[in-house]
Amino acid sequence: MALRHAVLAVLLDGEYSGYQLAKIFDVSCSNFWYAVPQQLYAELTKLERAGLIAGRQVIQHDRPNKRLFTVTPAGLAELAAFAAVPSKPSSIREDLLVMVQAVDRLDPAPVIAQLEERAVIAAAKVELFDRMLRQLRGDLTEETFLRESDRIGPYLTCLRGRGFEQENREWCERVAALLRARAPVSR
Amino acid sequence: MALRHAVLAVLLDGEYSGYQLAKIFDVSCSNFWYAVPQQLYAELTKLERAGLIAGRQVIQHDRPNKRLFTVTPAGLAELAAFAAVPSKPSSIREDLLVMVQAVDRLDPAPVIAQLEERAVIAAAKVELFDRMLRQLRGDLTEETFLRESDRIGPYLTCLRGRGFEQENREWCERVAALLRARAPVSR
DNA sequence: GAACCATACTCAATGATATGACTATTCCTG
DNA sequence: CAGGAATAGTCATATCATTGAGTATGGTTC
Repeated sequence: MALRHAVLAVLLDGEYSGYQLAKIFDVSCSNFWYAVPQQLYAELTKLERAGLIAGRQVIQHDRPNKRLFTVTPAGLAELAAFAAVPSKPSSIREDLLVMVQAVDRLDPAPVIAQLEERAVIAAAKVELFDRMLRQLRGDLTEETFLRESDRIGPYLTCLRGRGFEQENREWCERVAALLRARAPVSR
Repeated sequence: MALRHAVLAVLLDGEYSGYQLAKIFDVSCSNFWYAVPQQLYAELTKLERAGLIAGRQVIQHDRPNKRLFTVTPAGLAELAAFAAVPSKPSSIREDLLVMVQAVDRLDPAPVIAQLEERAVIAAAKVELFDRMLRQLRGDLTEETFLRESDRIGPYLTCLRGRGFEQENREWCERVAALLRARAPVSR
């Protein structure tokens, strides 16, 4: 019952179709959750049946029709109930970390390659998050925005995503350099 | 096929029983994976059937007998193959972030409470990881240890876990303070 | 000596997530 | 006008993860 609340939380920002949600969950909002389209369509169906969101058909002539969804009062209540019960912390679950754990007993070359690649990906995500943050706060300073705006949730989760990726990048770079220095490999 | 490799990676450090593994995966090694005992016992059974680990019975008189497992050459090869194929990055998946995303439309009080509680938990984990790191490197400096030891994998993943929890803690504290300042609540 | 805790492990059921293969429509490009 | 990309969505399945309830033994504590 977790994707459920993530979908509700995103739909607070406006009406979206399953397809639009899929894009949000794929690229931008990986700052707090990730899901593939199939999961989202299935979840939207369930949420609508439960009365937590309401969909309306939009007829389009230049492309296939779509259904836009909004959170109902019952949906908001569900979110409030969700926020009221203490949540359990979730830890990191990353294949790359498993590889590093075992790296002393393996050929380090492919692990180093993956670390370096991951550092680049993380750096790109940091930049993406920076752009999103700038866009969200407009021409206000961060301090002013966070004090005065009435929609800071997405900004705050984006900050967390940025911190995570920054930390990730630094670690990947450090570990890659270290492993390279220990066992010099070609390429 | 991910817990599978996490188990193999941990078993590189020595012989463990399912029960010991359960403790490792529960407390300390949350730096790169987490699993409950039932998952581990099931995975150990599968790994043994696949010939990737070998178990041996240990008869005990002061407590129930146990089975200790070690990685076989086939298991090491499996790990090497795992490390050779590029892995996909995994993102954060955290209920607390979902709550923060929605916080503008909810009563902030329970969210603030959870953020503050989480900051304390994260701080405790940072300290735990610091103790683990000190224990792993003995009386060497970090630099020397990382240059010269022949078992740095656990240290490196522990560093990542520490970074994650430190970042987590700072973010929780900042967001909690911010939300408190915006909507002063009792308690 | 009853209750409880730590060790050591198992079974069953459900729910969540991931993967792959599909159907349609329209626009744009070559 | 053929092919591909973007939009919009569906179906089926397999694996993974979570939850809850059990079994059994021995040691410790009140």
